[in-house]
Formats: sequence, structure tokens, C-alpha cells
Amino acid sequence: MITLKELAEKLNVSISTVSKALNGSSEISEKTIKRVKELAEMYNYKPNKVALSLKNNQTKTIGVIIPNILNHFFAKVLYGIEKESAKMGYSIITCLSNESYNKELDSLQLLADGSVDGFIMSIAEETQREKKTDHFNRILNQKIPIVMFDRVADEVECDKVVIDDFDAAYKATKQLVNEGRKRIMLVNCLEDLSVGKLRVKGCFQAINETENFSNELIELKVSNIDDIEKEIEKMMKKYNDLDGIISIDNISGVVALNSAKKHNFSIPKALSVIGFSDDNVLHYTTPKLSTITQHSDDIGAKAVQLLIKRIETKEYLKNETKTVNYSINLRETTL
Amino acid sequence: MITLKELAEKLNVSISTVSKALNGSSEISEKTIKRVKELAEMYNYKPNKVALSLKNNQTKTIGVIIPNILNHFFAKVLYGIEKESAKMGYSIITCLSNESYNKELDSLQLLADGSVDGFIMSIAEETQREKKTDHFNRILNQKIPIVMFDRVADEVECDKVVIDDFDAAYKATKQLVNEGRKRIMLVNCLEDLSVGKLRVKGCFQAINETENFSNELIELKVSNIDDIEKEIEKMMKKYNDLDGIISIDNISGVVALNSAKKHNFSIPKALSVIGFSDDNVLHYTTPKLSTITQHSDDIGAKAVQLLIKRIETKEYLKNETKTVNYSINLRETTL
DNA sequence: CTGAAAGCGCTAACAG
DNA sequence: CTGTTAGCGCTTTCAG
Repeated sequence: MITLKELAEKLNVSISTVSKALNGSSEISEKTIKRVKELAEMYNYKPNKVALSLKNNQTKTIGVIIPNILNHFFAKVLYGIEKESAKMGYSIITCLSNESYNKELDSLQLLADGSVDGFIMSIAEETQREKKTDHFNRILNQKIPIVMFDRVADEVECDKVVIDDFDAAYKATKQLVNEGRKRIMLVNCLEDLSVGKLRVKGCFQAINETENFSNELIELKVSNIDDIEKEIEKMMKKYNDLDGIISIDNISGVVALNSAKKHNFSIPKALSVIGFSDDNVLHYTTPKLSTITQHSDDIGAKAVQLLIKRIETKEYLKNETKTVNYSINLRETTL
Repeated sequence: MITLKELAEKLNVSISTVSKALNGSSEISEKTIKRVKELAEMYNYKPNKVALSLKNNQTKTIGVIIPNILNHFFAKVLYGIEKESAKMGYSIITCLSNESYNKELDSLQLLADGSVDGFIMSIAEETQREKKTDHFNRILNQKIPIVMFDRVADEVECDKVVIDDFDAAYKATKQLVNEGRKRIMLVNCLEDLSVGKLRVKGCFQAINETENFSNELIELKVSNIDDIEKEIEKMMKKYNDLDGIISIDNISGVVALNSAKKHNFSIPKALSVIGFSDDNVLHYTTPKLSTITQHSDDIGAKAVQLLIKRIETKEYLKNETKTVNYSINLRETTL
């Protein structure tokens, strides 16, 4: 890596002349500019990013904190974040909280030492369960903006990107009701999460609106994802007249579908299944699972746009919450 | 964010005194150290990372380039990389090449401006198909170390982390042969990749070793992952006496299993299926898929260890290739 | 048109 | 024990 100083020496001009020439300043003669640029090209000069960051007091880097990268939803949001950031000339530093409050806290503090210009994050499960928010406010007080997506904290004053989780779950349940399903199982692995609560509310709302309460919603809460298959099978044995399943997370819809097949439910004739997800699960199921599709990459892209706007305008009041569209894809597991 | 200078002013001492006190230098009196540390604590002083990077000429940051984050294998490697890096006090800047040579090139050049101390990467499909390696050597010439994993370029002199792909595929095929399978389909979606070539070789080796060539291996090459289901089904119609399937990538084993069930193959009685993967696919299949398990997080961790060793010893000769163990998990789709 | 100098935040050699 | 100074690589104001 060659520096301005070294270029200056080779050219017998001053450092500042080289700097100005490279930036095409009108203070410098055409001839000098050309000479400088040629040599710079030859030595493949690139301004040192760290020095620029120090000088400009901005790193053009975004800190991203993901609760669980093995969840396809978050992987796809990250995909969206990276793509949009690159387009806007920003890099991303990625930290994984692995659902731990302490790891989330560490990551936030670590990167708040001047490493990043702002954060994009989804809150760790432990943090939401224990309702911790002080660490967010400390960062915000340092004038480092945060954009939260998916799992957000309403009490924290920052930008947010979400889908209308209540409405999505409501519509999905409504679909089952309209198909004439009477005994619907709600598989809930997201009990402690903000999104989970909204989705459950949406499901119950749809059921409560049915005439003379003829429809039943049986909620299966699963706290440990590893138990999910066992728990679902238990329910299928207990309620052998199930005719609908709605899963509000990324995985359990697929598991429920497989279990239902194993128990010889005819799908979708006798039993409908609908899950949350984006499209990748399609590779894994027959028949193809009907889903609420979240457009996770759009969520990531929107978060980047909000954050960069905030960084570049330095406008720290008036927070925005952007709602990204979802879509309902009825495929082969609904009527 | 408070700076040394500001602390110094408040304390009426010089900047260097504050710096030394904070670092517990023996040059400074106990009393001053205490005074300084208390104030620093109070104002939550943290040394500016960018300034440190500039001074020390090292960023404590690793550039990670991933071809496809939506592939669970890479997500899990990233998980391993992040975890190990954090443990070692490094951050990671993540770029996604999305299998594109240009994006890979851009990411490499972008971060080689002093943003990172080294790279961990797996090569983009396009790069491997077109056999491009110059861009790696340019980075290496700048004395920035690279560790490649999974998809590696043998011609490039750098550290590498792989599994014994040949052997893994060989053993998996051998398993089917030993079960008495005679007509085995090899599903190959990795035709252009270094790992794919090794695995295919391993499969054929196992077949060629059988007595009087009684076993047949039918290779199905699929270049576009979206066609995979269609192509597999086509083969199942064409060869209705298939009795074994080996898939050398992460996804197609599951797809093949689902298709086989749809075509009423009795599994594993009439047909065995074995795939590459790590454990997540288990959530998605009944019966549970037998797999070659790659321990992807170990691959990531090993890569970090190699890279940091290289960074901190500044020893640029003698490259290492580490082979990470795999395991064969025979579950419910093999005898 | 070109150069000297200051400063971003920090460390460390050297002077006092 | 404390302070001054130079320097990491760069931009930018100001002087020439």
C-alpha cells in the first residue's frame, strides 16, 4: 500500500499537492494533475480508509447485530442489508448475538467506540424476555443511530422496520376460517418475542370475529425449538379432528406439515397448513407449503435506507417506523 | 464520546499523562492513575478504535467473503467465524459475493485499503468456473493474508480449510454399495466447483471398485438449482428401478427424498438416500435424512485460527491446509 | 499554482 | 513523575 507521502517524494512535490491533484482540485495545474494521477494509477494508490475515517469522523460502516444467523429469515435480511449497503457505499460489520443479552450488549458497546456510524439490529430473545432497553438508550445518547427490524422495542425512540404482524396473522387465520376450518392449532414458538405476541393476537382476533364462536383456536406454545416435532405430534394424537394449522415462525410450519402427513391427514382436503416464511422452504416440502411471505430482503434494504438517511442528515428527532409489505402465498396446503 | 484531550483538560494534566495513566504505566503515580481512571470511568471513556488502528497499523478486523448466505452451510460457517473471532478480539466485516466474480473482486479491493487485517473467504462459483486467480495474488502481494475454505484454489498460495471431500463422497457411496444398491443416482448441482469435482470423483471411485462392475452410477447434472425438482422427477420416471440416491450438495438430498416419497418409493427399503449437509435439514424431513455432516462451524473457527496466527506472526511463507473432520450420520433413509 | 501547517485521537520516545 | 513532541495518512485552510 503506497501512501500520499511516498507518491509526493517520487514526484518531488508536496503531499498536499498530491492530495489535491488526486481529488481533481482546480487549484492544481492540468499538467501536475496528470502526472500525479498516472503515478498513482501505476502504484495502484488507494486512500487509506482508516485515515479517512479518523479525519472525517465517519467510517462508512454499519454495525449489524443478528440474533440467529441460522434462521433463514435473518440470513435473508442480512442479504438485503449487505446488498443495499454496498450499493450506498457502506460496509457492514456483523455481530451475532445468538439470542443472548450479554452478547448483544458487548457487540453494541464494542462497535460504539467509533467503529461504526450506526446500527441495524433485531433484538435478542433474552433481551426481549427480560425487557432490557437501557443499553439501547445509552447508544442513542451517544448520538449513534439505531434501526431496529422485526423484533423491536416500542419504548425505545429509534427508527424501526417491521411488517404488520398482527394483520398478517389475522389474514392467514381468516383464510383458514373461510375454508370452513373449525379446530385450528396455533403453533407458537415465539412466545417471548414482540412479533410473536402480535401474531398471536392477530390469530385470536380472526377467531373471535367468527359467528357464535363456532371456531376453536388451540394454542401450542413451544419454548424449546428442539421439542417442536414431539410437541406437535402429541397434539395431533390428542386432537385427531384438527383441520387447520397456523404456524407463526419460520420452521414449525414445515415440521407440522411433515407430521400431518405422517399421521395420514389428507392435505389440504382434511387439514390446511399455513406458515410464516420466505420462499426457501419450498425446496423442502411436498405438497408446497402455503405461507405468509415476509420479503425479508426488502426489510433489510429499508433498514439501510432509514439508517443512512439518519446518519447523513444528522437529524436525531422524529423517528420513523416503516412497514414493509408482506404477501400471502396460498400454495398446496390450503384450499 | 469523550477523548483523551478532553479528559486531560478537565484534570489539568497533559494528554500523555492521561494516556499512560489509563494504560497503568509505571511512570505515573498511583494517585494520578486513580484520579484519571475515576474520571474516565465516570465519562465512560473508550479509546477511539479508528485512531488506534491508524496508529498501530492494524484494525483487528477480518474481512469475510461469502458466496451465498442463503445456503445454510455458509450461514453456519459464518456463525463459526463470528464466534471464534469475537473470542479472539476481532470483528468481522462481511461481504457477500452472491457467486459473482465482480462482486468478489470489488469486495477484496474495497477492504484491502486498510480496512481489514486479512481475509477469510470461499470462492464464488463464477470465479471457479472461469478459473480466475489473479485477484487473490494481488491481495497476497500486498501482504494481506487470505484463508480460503470449502471452495479453494489449489494454485493460490495461501492457507486453506477443507474437509476431505473425496473421501466423504467415497464413503457415502460405499455405504450404498454395501447395502446392495445397484442403480444409484448421483445428483450433482456443484459441477463447476472444486468441492463438487472432488466429491464426484469420490463417488465414482467407490463404484469403480465394485466387483465385475455390477453397480451403476447415473450422474444427474443440474446447473440451475431451480430446476432441481423437475430434473430429479424426470430421472425417477426414466429409471424406475433406482435404488440409491447420493446428493453432494446441501439441498438436493431433501428434494430427492421428497420426490421419492411422492413416487411411492419405499424408503429405505427399496431406495436409500444420503446427502451432504449439517444438521438443520433434520427439521424438514420425514424420514430423517442420512447425511455426511460437515461441522461447518468448526470450519469457520479453524479458518479464524489460521488467519490470526498468520496475521500476528507475520509469517507469509509455508502455507497450511487444514482438513476438518466430517462425520457420516446414518439416520432413517439408509439401511 | 504550490506548499506549509494544523488537526482528527492516540501512543511512545525523549526531555525535563 | 510529568510534559513535549513526533507521527500514523489524510484533508484543508492559509500563506506564498
